[in-house]
Amino acid sequence: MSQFDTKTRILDAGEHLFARDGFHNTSLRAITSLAKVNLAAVNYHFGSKEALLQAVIERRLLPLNQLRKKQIDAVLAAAAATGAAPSAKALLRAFIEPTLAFRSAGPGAQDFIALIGRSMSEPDETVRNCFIGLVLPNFRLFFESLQLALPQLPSAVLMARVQFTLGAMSHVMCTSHKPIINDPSAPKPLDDTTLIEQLLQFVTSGLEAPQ
Amino acid sequence: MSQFDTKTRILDAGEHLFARDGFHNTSLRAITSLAKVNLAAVNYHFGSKEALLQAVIERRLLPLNQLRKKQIDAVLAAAAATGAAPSAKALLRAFIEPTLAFRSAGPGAQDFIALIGRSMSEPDETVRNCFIGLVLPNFRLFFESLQLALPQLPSAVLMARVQFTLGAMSHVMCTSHKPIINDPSAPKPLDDTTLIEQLLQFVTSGLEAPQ
DNA sequence: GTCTATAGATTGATAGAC
DNA sequence: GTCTATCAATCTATAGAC
Repeated sequence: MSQFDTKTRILDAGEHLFARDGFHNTSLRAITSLAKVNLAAVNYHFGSKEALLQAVIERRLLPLNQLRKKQIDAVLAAAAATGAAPSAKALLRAFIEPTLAFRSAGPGAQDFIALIGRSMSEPDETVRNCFIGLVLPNFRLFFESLQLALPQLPSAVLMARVQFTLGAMSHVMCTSHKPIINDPSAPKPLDDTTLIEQLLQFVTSGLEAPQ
Repeated sequence: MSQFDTKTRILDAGEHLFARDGFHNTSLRAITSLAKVNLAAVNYHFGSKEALLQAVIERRLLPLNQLRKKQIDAVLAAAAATGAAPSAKALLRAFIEPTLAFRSAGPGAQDFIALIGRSMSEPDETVRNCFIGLVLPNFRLFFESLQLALPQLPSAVLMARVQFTLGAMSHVMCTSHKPIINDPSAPKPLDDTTLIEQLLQFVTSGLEAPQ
């Protein structure tokens, strides 16, 4: 029953509307109306609008982070077993694939991915911190692992290239099957699986580029 | 005198606050107070808050688009003169460099670049269209030129890779000298010139990657 | 836990004097 | 063109009945 209780319905509605309209452009009234619950229910169950956003993000990001960590650890362990350095592409896959593949988990998941894709460039600091605080440990592990894979790159250069990677990734996350620049003369977009492989190929080549 | 008149002061203040806090999180009162003009002046000179945003974007984006078009045309003309295809890197430079180098034009320009960098993933459609409508012709020219440079890529693949490029670019634009993920243990960021060269190297390698 | 009712603040926009 | 004053709508949050 939990998927039909008040708290979950609020989380689902918040996820959808925050993703579609942005945090500041979404009112509690719109959320409670979509969730078919009373206006006061948000403050009763979550305390405030901002705490609701935090709950929306945590619900899915905590498991996602665990999965990413597990996959990165697996790549590191496999490399350590052979004594070789981990491959950059395997690390990129461990970081990127769980995130983007998660979109297929359903329409709510798709909303969520768009929401956190946009959180990276969110102007409001309190909103951005809701997301960054949860991702930072994961990101540190990812960056340190990449240093093992690409030891020849100065760390400032590697960091810049990782930021380019995050940018490409978050841009894809924001666009749920529709390109940001929606030109009628544009070619038909790739399916999600192909898109992920293309992204991996793109950022691997970029990260491994000569200086 | 025009740089101290009411209209310009409103444009400057709007540019700064829209970039820093986002459109929906910026009030007309905040703008007129920063600009030291009367509250009613915005509606008198621009008609509405949204029309002000449009004016803020147009003021700098129209010249920037002209510059980008000129540089892309120059690359195409040079290639046509030798009978060879244009190089992907030269086209990328023509599209990216004017935008990012424009940050050095001053603090207002820096705000502006962050503002349009975020416009790509702006949730609100009316806000996003303020920006996309102005960029689309420029983008079409860019994409069609790249098809000449990389004729072996299916256009859907090229479009995906160009979207990755836009993502990396807009991410850099959003972060004015401070990385989105601001980790105290992170290396010191690169200076702007080096950053642009690194971005060009990254996206060129990504675009030219084998399939 | 859920509801109504409302407080208290802020918003974009405008009317009308000067 | 600039100002004051204000309208009407919206917002988050809460108090208190049930």
